[in-house]
Amino acid sequence: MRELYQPAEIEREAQAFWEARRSFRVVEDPAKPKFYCLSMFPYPSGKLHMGHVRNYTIGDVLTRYYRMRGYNVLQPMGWDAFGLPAENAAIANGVPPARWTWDNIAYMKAQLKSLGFALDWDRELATCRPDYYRWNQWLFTRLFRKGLAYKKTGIVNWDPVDQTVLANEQVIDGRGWRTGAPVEKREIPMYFLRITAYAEELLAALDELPGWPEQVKLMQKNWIGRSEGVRIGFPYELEGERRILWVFTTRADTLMGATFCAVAAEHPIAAHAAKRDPRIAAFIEECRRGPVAEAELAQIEKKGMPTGIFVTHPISGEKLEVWVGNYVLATYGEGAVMGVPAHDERDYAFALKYGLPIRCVIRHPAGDSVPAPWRPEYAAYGTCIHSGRYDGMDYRQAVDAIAADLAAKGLGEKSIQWRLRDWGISRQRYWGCPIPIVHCEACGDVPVPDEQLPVLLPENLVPDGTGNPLAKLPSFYECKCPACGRPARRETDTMDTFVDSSWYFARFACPDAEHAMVDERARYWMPVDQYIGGIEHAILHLLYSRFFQRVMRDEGLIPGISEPFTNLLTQGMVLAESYYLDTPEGRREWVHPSEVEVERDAKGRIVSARRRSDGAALVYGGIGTMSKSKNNGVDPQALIEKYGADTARFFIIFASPPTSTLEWSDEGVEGAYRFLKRLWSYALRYSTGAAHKPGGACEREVRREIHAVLGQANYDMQRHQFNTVASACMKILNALERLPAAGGPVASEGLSILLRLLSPIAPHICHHLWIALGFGEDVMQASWPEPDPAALEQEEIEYVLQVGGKTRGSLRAPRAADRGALENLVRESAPVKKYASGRPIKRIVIVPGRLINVVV
RNA sequence: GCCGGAAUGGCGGAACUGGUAGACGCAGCGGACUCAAAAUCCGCCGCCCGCAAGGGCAUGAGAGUUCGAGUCUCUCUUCCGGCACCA
Repeated sequence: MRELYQPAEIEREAQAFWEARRSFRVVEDPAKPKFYCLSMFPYPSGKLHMGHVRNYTIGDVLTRYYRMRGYNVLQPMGWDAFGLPAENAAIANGVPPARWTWDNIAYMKAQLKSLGFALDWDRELATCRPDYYRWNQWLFTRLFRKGLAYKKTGIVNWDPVDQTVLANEQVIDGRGWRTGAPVEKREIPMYFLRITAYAEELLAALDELPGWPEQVKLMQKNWIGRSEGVRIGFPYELEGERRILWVFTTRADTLMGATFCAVAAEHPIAAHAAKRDPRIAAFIEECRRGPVAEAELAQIEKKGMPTGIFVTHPISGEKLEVWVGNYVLATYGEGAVMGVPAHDERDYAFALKYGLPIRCVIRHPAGDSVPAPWRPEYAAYGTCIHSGRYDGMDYRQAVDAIAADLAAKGLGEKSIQWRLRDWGISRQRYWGCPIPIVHCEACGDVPVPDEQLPVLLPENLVPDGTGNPLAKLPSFYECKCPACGRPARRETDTMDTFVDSSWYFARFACPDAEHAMVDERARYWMPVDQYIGGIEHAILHLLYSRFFQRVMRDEGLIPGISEPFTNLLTQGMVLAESYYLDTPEGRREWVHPSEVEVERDAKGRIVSARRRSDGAALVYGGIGTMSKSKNNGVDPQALIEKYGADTARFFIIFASPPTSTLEWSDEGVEGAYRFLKRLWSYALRYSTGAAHKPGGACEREVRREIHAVLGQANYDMQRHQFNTVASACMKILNALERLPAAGGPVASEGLSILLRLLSPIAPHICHHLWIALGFGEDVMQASWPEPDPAALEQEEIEYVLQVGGKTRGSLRAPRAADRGALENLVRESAPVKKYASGRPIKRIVIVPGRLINVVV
């Protein structure tokens, strides 16, 4: 063994060992239980960021742990390679997205390899390769024929200067990010996947996912958003014709309090009104300039305009005016609502603003009237009042009665409404999977037949920010109709990249399958046993994947498997501190934390921060996600080069539990490095029998402690609290260092436990020491350590002694002491005599093996 | 705005089913080694009062349940994630 811990060298050796043995390649093996461990694949943005390193380290800890437990473990890696950043880079640098993407993949792959992850690289895939995306196209044509994919119009952001569709991200304060022009909404034809056909199943199956975090299931449940209510028709006449305005409400019991109706700007009634009244046309135009994103829509000022069109209340026969409201969602329900100001907060504000009548029809906890300002009680369930024949009914009775009365008139019925909308997958972009449709004047939309798949994406184009280059390339869009053979036009939209990532997990089982999307190997590996990724994917990606798994199931590709991910771990984000100084021009100049010298007071509190180079005083910018704009990113590459992969991995695991945010700390990294160096020098002393610093503890005590720590660590491993497993490794080393000598059976056993426990977290150093100390030839082949119950036995137990709930000392008692014996010991103990001091003892609470509380 | 989380020393965090709050580490302070520095090693380290012995306070704020609450219930505050075209 070398004197010094030299991570670069031992990591290179360990990785060469694994490479030579092909240690991480797996094949189906019916003899072993399988474990499919998957981390969300990265977008090849350039280089790895700390979030990636954290994600893949967590996955690798689990992978190596399950391997040592005897499972046949698959851990693959691939690339979510289509997407917007490649087009942005192309616009900026004039390089085709394909070239940029492949360069990034090569660089990031080398980085992943340097971190020593136990990945089966034989299964690598990239979604931008035709042999992958052809199956997007194949599945799309199946869904299209089944009616699960269909065409309708959708709303997009339109930049009128660049004549291009913008992503929500590219709209900043209502303006195009490149042109600064006010963004407009535009309705264009798009393809949708009918995810709502699976809404009921996607909701119900959440209850059968015990391995998912409750919070994620709850978010999905609310997102799918099943509402039971009543669909109500308000008749009206337009151009001499009787029509019906349909609305959906969960509060049909308040129908008698409806004093107006409101429709979205996109609703047909609004269009009719606009024809007669230029002010309404102007208002609709104003709404059209408003935001597309729901988050912004929900925060704009609620505005409306009367249309002059009146509908008839289906029960009272009263005339109610229809308003156009900028707050009515065109995409939910019928795109129209009834306005009940007395019992709905938004309607209340709207009625106050425009002087509409407010009619209280529910007796709520605060009374029989609804004086301003609004109070939450007004929306509470209660008894109907001022509601004619419904007076005195409660919520359920009123809804039943009103639904029945409406049904009798043909003006309503109970109905279920979903918040979930069908998934619009058309993107007017170049760097994505072409949608396999041909538009023929005679035959309509014709799906591309299997034998003509894949529709290849030309890879040499450079977008310029003004629309989709595919739409400017006749050699791409000019084609023949597959049905009639006449000249036709190929669809130039590409698919949402979420399509690519909705089934990649299944393709990893059989990445080389040439004649099918997935083959029988998927039945061995699926479902994924453990999926790991960021909480930011809690809804969209995970819901789309659950949808696709069901679609693949129903296509007969993976029969009987409905859920793609049995267990889900949502990892927290990686944060870092930031510092800036105000420049004379009034800008903020962000200084990288590594350039900052922090001054502290005697207690270690931060007093001030200065730039190391020139001593300039800096302002603390708070802690937040690592970003270019705040200049606070930590480059994984620099970290690996300075300390090695094991230190990086150990720090990331140690600093925080996987599901919490992780705050980056350079000093913490030093601490992790220090631990590995300490382990190295202990192993060196052990192997050479060198003089050891005198320790105070007896061997039996040290052994007991090591096995107790191991028992807890194994529990923590199971519940994925890896930070305390890392702590346990430190505790074991601390215990070993207290031994009187570096050799001996306790040291030997302790080291063998420590190296196995640490090996999933810091695999290289453990690999090296396992061999160097003669424990075996490959620590990954060793069995997982279990505590020896005999080591844990104790003659006496130390009880915590409380008097009146306050800790007042402790009490040693024989392990076998029964309740009576303990009570007698307690009554005679010094703390009880002192603190109970004559007061009668009411009760003695005994928690076996832990604590005794004397109640006085 | 709506949905979902989180809050514990100077800092990251620990405390598994309610049972000694602060494990482990970082920073800080004191010391050893050194010509010196780095590295390493030893000791101290929640806050307040006290020379000490000891006592009191303390898990974002406020209430409640309990012999006992960081943990359970309610209200509030602040911060974070998502909101359908970033991935």
